[in-house]
Amino acid sequence: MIKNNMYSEAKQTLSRLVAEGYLSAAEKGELSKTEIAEPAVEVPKDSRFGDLSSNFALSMAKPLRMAPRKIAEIIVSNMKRNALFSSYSVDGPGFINAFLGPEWYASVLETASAMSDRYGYDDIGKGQKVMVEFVSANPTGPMHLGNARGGVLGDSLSSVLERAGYRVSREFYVNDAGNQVDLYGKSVEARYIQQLKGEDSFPFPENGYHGDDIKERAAELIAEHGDEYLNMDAEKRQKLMREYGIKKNIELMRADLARYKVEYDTWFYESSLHENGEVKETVDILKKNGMLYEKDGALWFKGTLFGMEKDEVIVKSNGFYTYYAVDIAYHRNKFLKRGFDKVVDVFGADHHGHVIRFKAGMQALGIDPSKLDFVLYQLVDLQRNGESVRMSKRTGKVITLSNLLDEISVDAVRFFFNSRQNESHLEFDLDLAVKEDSDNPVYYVQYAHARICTMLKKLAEAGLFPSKAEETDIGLLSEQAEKALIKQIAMLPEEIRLAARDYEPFRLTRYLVELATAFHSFYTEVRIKDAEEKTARARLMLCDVTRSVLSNVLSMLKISAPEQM
RNA sequence: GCGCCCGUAGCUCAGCUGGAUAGAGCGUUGGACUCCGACUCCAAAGGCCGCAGAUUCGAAUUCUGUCGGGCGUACCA
Repeated sequence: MIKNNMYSEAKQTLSRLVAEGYLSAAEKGELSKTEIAEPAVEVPKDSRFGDLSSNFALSMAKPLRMAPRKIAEIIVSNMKRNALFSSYSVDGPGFINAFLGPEWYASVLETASAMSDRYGYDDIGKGQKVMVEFVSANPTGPMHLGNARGGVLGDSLSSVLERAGYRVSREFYVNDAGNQVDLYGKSVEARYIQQLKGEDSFPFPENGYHGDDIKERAAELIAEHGDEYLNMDAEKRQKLMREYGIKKNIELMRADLARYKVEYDTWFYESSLHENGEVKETVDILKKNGMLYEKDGALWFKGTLFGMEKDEVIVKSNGFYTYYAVDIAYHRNKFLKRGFDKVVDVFGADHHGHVIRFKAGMQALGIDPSKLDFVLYQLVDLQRNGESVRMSKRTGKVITLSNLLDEISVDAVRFFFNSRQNESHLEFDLDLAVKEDSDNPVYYVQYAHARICTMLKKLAEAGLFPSKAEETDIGLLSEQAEKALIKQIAMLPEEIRLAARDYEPFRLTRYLVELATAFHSFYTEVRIKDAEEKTARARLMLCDVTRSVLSNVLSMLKISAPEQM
């Protein structure tokens, strides 16, 4: 057990003290005896009501048939003192509130300082193997803005899960087989011939891909091979073009993602599932399990058995597998062939239909569907000149990832795409993003870090250094702004725990802003240089711990922590 | 039609398993640098939490209905 979650510890302690206070009062006959649940403890919104609060007395009003405030007063008078808390009080309708004491503040700073970059780690993952699959864009063209959000989200989520004690593998699933890929090959072929023999020489496939990138691929092929494919057998030519284009696109995607600091452990190819027979193997098992039946010449999956609205085709009447069949085989591979304990699929919300379908597939194979989780994020609403820009990959109207990075920094993109709840629509105002000024909170957070760095440096030149955590007299840090900053530092482990539990890495960008705010307030209200030396050094130590936490979380999110700006 | 997601301040969004006077940023208004970085801070104004019921001592939060927006509902992926 990694012990660095001081808030959690204080909450548990208070919960225990309240329960014991009740039992003691019940023993003495001051309150009637009854079964009790573990008292809930939370951090009140308004710090005037203390640092921690329990609504236990309110919830006991009914069973005890007594005014909640009265119950609270009796419990508090029976509660033992504890070193973590300086005092208890009863407020409002009957909340039991506790104020954190010097010992708690000291332990926060000592822990954060001693653990340094490891501060905030948790072990709720217990070393389980978890795969996070994200982006998985079709390799039929460049990635767009939606992929950027998915990329940042999946990557940040992976980092959060690592901090929470999981062994994480990042995976990109490459759809390099099937209809869309064939169509892509034909599109390149058409452009190739058109570029050599004129626009009207060859019909462009219906529903083909119109993006400029297709023309670029064709031009590359001409540059390298001239017209040598012109008289080739069409099927063979399409295969060549397809393979060339897909390979090239994957290289481009890999490079684009790398610019965003997204690196994968595995690029998993759909085609490999066909080649090694796993798709057939999976379908055979489904058949053997009695999950399939024949109708209209196709093979159907009994999805309705698992809560799906209707059954789905697994093998088409032309003998080809549907994507659904391949998806089931792929997820079977994740669990059974590679032994992941947990799999998280990060999808755009337009894929939400996959949730029940994939889970149904797992159930039909006898795999516990609760091991498969989904993170759905709403697509990005791109705004330009105050209007939504509609995008379509097939018509070639896209803002690509690399376009985006040409305009704004990686730091801003990573921060921005990770600053909204997954299922909220994310409005991306291009005009605002392009401005690249301090409207973006990433600069606010980075400024806090830079400010501390230069201050530490400047004061060190004047011979003033931070005191060591264990030598710091915490009593010297008693200003409101100082306590608020320490409390914010103490929140990190809890934020990481919740971000991992709920798959919400955006919590950490929000946390960074709150921490920076607490620091900036502290900086404005509390002087260091002019203070008495021991106090000054204690305050510097607090600054140094703040710097360390800022840099720690920024690096976890792969956002730079500049020492000066 | 059916299913999923979202409706909170002028705008963009928080609000944890129900709790105290619903918060933040931007914007607006007014203040704060002879000072360790003003890319900062402090304060004010601004809300029938889409609407209507229900449960509860207590609802932005749970349930039902309803209106508005997005998405899905192919032998496409």
